[in-house]
Amino acid sequence: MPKLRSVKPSGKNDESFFELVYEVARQIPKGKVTSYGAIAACLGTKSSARMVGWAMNGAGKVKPKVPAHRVVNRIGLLSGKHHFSPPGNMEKLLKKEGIKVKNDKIIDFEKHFWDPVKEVGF
DNA sequence: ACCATGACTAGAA
DNA sequence: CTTCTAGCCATGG
Repeated sequence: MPKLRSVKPSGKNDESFFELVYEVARQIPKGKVTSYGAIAACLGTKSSARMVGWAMNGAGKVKPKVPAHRVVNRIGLLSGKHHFSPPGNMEKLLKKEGIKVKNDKIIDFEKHFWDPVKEVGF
């Protein structure tokens, strides 16, 4: 099992794949959401949506904090809600930002979708 | 270098 | 419709 001790791979490199993910994730405007695959594509590794999700594993441990609650899977399902401190906080935050969530799923996902490739364009 | 893991995704059965 | 398979690639042991 991973140690979850630090987000950085070895502590030597300040920059890593995670950092890139966090950087993009922090660009997500309030009230907007995106998918793992979109972020992955933004970084160039469009096929590594898993890495993005995994990177989010330390989203709450990095500084500044990363709005991981705005990152969901491609169908707008809150697949990572169980990784939040209290499960359900994710949904709560999204609702707080004006995003409607029903049964762990974002309503009008496409309407709130924010494309990092288009906006950031790494 | 190899194997296991993971908050994904697309396509097949 | 649901369930499974396999590709994906970075990180840690």
